Amino acid sequence: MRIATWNVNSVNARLPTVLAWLEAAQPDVVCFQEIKCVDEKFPREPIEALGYNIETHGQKTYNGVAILSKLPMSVERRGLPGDDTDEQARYIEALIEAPRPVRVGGLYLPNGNPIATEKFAYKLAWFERLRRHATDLLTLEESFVLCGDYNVIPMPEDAKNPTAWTGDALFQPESRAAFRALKYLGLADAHEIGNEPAGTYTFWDYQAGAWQRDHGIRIDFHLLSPQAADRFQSIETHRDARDMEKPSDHVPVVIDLAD
DNA sequence: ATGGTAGACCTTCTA
Repeated sequence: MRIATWNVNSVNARLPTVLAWLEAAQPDVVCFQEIKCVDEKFPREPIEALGYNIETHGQKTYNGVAILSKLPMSVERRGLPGDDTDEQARYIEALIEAPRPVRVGGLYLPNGNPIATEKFAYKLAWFERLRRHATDLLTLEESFVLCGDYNVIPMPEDAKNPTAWTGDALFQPESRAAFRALKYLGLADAHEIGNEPAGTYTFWDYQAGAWQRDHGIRIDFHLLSPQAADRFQSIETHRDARDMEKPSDHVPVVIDLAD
């Protein structure tokens, strides 16, 4: 089963690019982040025409996540548990139906900038809610994948110029500690078990020629439960997508699990 | 010293 994550930065602005990539990469399951539209504005027809079932958790203007699947799926939740007052659409989870099913959670973790504001507190609180939810999922002892835009630079080697990020929410010690607390519940980062080389980035800012200078960071991950890690086969980071027409500032990351 | 770009949408916010 091929499972992709991609922060598309508006699915409607990116539609031709998204369709071209789906046709070329042929993922079975795709988690989109920052679809930036309400459910009714999601471009269902052209994506369904490629053979995908679609589940969305949209929001006007900002955020918004979706799961596409060529296999049958059932939505388990829209929104992350732990705060009923949270109105931001950043999490969707589905069970992918297959002889060996996989639970897939697609997430768009808050950016958290600027760090001296409530936005950073929201980021850390969201991280803690995700950690608690992952703790609950682990008790099921099943294959699951939590993938998406984690908005965290885990280690200095995950940035071309780590010192450029010292004042940024993505590289704060608290953000990195929150990511470790999640991962060290017993999850595997596909980037690590797939032995991807240092310098495998997933995001380059639109500004200041970041792409041309390879001023990138790795912030889009697949975290795997032990049962999913046992099925892990390979990982590909689709760097070429950053050179497409009207690119997203993120590129897709794709993993293969044994069926 | 604090730019530079992109998207939604209406003027500024978010990233």
